[in-house]
Amino acid sequence: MVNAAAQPSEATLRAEVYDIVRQIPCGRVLTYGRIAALCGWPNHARLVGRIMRGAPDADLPCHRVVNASGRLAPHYLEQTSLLESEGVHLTPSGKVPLKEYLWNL
DNA sequence: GGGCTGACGTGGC
DNA sequence: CGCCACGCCAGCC
Repeated sequence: MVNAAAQPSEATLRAEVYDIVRQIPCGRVLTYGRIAALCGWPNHARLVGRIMRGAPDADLPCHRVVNASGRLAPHYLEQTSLLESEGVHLTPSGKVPLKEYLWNL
């Protein structure tokens, strides 16, 4: 289901965002902007980030979501080790080389 | 309604 | 590659 609501909001996007994030393969990553676009709402990367902030990393690989520069999320210190543990090697500056790991649909 | 915030994106330097 | 200014927009006072 895509774009069921007429107006973007954390509530209307959450389910779809979760759905997409759950499908990111191990060893791959997606960006906030790409996820927003896949939901049918460009320019709403920030809203996706907002959703991820309160997301349960329990059954949701939110560590596979980074920004368009490959930068990791602040305040989510486990992200680095989680990525490394599934084969995503970061650059010396701590960023994900999107050229190699971005999940192309 | 108004102003500020921020797990963002893009372009410029 | 890094830093910065701008544009963006829902959420929260």
